[in-house]
Amino acid sequence: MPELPEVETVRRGLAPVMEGARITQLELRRPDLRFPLPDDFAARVEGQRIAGLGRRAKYLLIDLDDGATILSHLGMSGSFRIEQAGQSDTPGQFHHERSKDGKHDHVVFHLQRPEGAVRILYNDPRRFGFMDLFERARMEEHPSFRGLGPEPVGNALDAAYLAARFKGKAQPLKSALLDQKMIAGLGNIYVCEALWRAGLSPERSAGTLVSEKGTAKKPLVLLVEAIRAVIAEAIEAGGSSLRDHIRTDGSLGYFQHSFAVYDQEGEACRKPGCEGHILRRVQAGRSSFYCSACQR
DNA sequence: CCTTGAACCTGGGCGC
DNA sequence: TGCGCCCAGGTTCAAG
Repeated sequence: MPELPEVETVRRGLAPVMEGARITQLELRRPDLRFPLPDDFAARVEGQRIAGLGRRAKYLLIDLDDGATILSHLGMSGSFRIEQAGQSDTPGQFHHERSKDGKHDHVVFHLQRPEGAVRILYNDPRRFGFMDLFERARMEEHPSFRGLGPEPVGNALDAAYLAARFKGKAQPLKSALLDQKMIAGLGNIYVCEALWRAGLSPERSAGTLVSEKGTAKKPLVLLVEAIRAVIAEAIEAGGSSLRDHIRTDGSLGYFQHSFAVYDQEGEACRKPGCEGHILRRVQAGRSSFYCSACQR
């Protein structure tokens, strides 16, 4: 499910509720997510105050007062939702009884805020997501972050950086951009969209965008622009809601209405003046959507 | 080094 | 209504 814009949308949804709240209980209903949760997870978290919420690439980071951080990766189908204690019920009681919770609500954060109790439920049907706990000061040592590339929005990503990484590479652009060590946070949707915007075929080899001298050719400059723009626009739109991604309040993102190519097989290419149609081709086990007429 | 394919897991959609 | 197949936003690991 979630690429960087969806995770950022989740972070923004959770932050107003979680920041400053105290974790009164951590309910681990199903500790066998993609990786087992730490044995002492609940013990180390309960009683702590949440200092703030962050994000790195596709990882949500929940900073606790004692210097530890909870890491959460949503895999393909993970989502969080917020439940305030029901106003119409007895104060402090939740409108939804536990029996009405979904069978894929695997982890529940019970929070105490000045206004009352709140529950944050982590739902993940496929269980490709996972959580972990680490010392914030040693974040770079965590396996999830070691070797991770720069964020696509921000100053770290520019054409010179990608030129250095792409030089001499025969690897297709599609898989190069999906590589989290190259750029962190892109996934199948936004790679397809960025390549369409830049007019580049997903099958073109990355090295062809770099000159002999190792400088970025024009298409690479356009590609960097396209990546930054598509990610920024998607964040602005609250991410893309296809199957699973919902915002923390249950509402949908709407960037999927802006897809030019992703999941648009057979549609006419939306580039002005282009006569092509959108194709789907499996590349490295993933669907690439692109227009063979204007993406070269 | 490289690339591809399978694996992890559940559910939705479609054709029959 | 049901079955079987294909597909899915991610990541890792084995095999060629």
